[in-house]
Amino acid sequence: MRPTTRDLARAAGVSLATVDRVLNGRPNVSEKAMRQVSEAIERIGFVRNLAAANLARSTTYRLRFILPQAGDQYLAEIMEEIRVVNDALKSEMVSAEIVQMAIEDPYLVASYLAAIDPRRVEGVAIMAPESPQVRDALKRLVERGVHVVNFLSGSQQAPGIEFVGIDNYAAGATAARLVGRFCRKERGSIMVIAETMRAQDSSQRRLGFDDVINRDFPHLSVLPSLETHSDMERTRRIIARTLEYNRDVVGLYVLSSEARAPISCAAEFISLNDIIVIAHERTPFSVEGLKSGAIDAVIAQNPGHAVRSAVRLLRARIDGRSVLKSQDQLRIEILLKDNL
Amino acid sequence: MRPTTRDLARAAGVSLATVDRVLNGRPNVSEKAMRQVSEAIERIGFVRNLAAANLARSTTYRLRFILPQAGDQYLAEIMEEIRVVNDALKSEMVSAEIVQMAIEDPYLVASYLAAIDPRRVEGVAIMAPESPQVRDALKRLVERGVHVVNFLSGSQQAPGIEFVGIDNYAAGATAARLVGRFCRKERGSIMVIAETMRAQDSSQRRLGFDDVINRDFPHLSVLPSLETHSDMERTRRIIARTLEYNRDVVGLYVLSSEARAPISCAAEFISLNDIIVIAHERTPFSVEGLKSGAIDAVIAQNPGHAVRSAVRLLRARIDGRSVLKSQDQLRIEILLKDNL
DNA sequence: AAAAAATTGAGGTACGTACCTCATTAGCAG
DNA sequence: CTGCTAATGAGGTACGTACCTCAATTTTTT
Repeated sequence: MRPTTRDLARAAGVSLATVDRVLNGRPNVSEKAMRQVSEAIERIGFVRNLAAANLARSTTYRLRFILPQAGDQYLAEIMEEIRVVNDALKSEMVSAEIVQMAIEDPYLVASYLAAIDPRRVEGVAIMAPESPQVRDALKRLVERGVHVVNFLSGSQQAPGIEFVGIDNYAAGATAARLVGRFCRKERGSIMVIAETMRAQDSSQRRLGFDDVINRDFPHLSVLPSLETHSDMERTRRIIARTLEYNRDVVGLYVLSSEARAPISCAAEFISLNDIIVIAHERTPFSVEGLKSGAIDAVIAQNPGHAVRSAVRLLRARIDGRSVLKSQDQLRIEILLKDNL
Repeated sequence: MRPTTRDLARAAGVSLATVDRVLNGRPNVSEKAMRQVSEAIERIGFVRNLAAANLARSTTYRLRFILPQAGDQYLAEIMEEIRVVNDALKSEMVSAEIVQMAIEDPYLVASYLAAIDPRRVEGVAIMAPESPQVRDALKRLVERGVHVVNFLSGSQQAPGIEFVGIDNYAAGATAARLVGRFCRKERGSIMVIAETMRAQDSSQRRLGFDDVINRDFPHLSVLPSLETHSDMERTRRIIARTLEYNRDVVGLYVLSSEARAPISCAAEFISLNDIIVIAHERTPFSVEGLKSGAIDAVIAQNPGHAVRSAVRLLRARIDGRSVLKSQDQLRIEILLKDNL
């Protein structure tokens, strides 16, 4: 059988109480006792039984996902995945609540974060653009003992706050490589559309996209980014104008995670089958586009993986464990019509 | 607080013993009691605390991965991932042992399976080609109460035995789509190399590959599959001969998971930068090839995901739980130099 | 109506760890 | 040496569920 704390105490030549003091970092333990226990742990290969430990201290993992209010299909997918995880992990004392708010308002978000009660919430996953207000509020939240991850957006490396998501520079570079290799025309320009370039993810993607096109596909040129601001009328207008002034458009790259509106608009003015179209995220719309040939490739970060990754990370932090970093490295997926 | 079995008993108006009988499917329970308990479960939202349950019945998850002896880098990656999982899940009573054997010998494998003691092993993940002997041995193993998954190979739908791995037909189709779209030449033929076409995964991939090329890229033609049988000399010889008789080769597709030998051989006779090269699985070799440009794309099934998926599946079966099917759907990953 | 069988309840112990109290001992300063 | 504090041990309870026994009750069969 596996060694228990009792076996460990015997092997270390100390009492159960001392083992407990060492294992849980309680005060009043001599150097010597500490050494004896650590040595015995190695020697007999003791591993704490997490289930029993959590049972004893009746740990709960009450997590909260803070998400935007606005959003189309991709946001819906994410929320669905959160609900699935919430159901599936009930028996392991995990609950994952969703809270939606006007995430673009830093003051609102910061005040919400300030009001979180550490006795009622152990972990927070937040999908918010970076801003000084939010950054500070998160820092204070961490200080109050709540674990936090930046979820698919925000800073990739804030101190004490982990990031779950893909490398957006690399995602843009991948999109560029696909455009370049798929494109059969010798010359031409590529239209780029985003919701707003103020979001870090979009600007990172654009950077990666430009770098690869300029370096490896110099015969192609990239047009200035068009910003839709989620406004259909505006979107239609700027696309029409861009196509009018650029007769040599051979590709379309949609930076944002919600591609439905911009691609639908573009389809009104140009035949998507004649140009290379690359979008982000798997949604009912993008899947349909891949199948029909309107979209040539989709760069995706799996929302299910992302959600589970965030939950795993927060759970590990709450347990004071470290995590398998490899598992939580989100992959940049490339979807074609054949590998849906 | 969360309702416990005690609360459930009170809510159902029965004793704790009866609740236990219902929850654990023990005999001697009246229809009525059963109904009362089920109804109360719904009403108060009772969810069994898995940690406590497993503690009480002192469940262990002793898993065994049965792998081939032969194999190059991909097999090494898989074994490394198994070791990582083994370490990481020690505290959750999971152990994952690796056993290697001459997996191509159905009689050997079958006799090994027959000798497995159900009291010492709860689950088995096996990476073996399908054969009547192995199929029967697995069936008997399941009957003896051991849970089994086919791991990255074998039948995709045997009764009572789950499959963890990608859809190989779709993987081949994806490879074909990439070759077709990457290829700038108007006409040409594609060389296909496998270790052996008797393995189901290879033949499935070939099928998918042919279907897409024939349907969507009729200007390309696919040469008959070359079989290396893991023999370097033979590999070199057949590649040389094929290239000699087919001056119009524009692409190379390596079906097997270990691409190092065939691609190295091919490089001796043709400049890989001039043709489209597609391989399977992420290995140090294939990553290097992507970076250098020798390989244009890699179709991969993430070994870490595969291992964890198999472990999750087996654990769930041992607990008598159902699993989130979406999570264990292995993705067909496409790797370019930018999204490694 | 009696006997047999099925159902139910009461009460206990166990799993491995956390955390508490209290008594005792060791070590050290004055 | 005394007094004080730090260190240690002994022993307990708790967490929520599983699983056991045995007696009491109800239902079914004869």
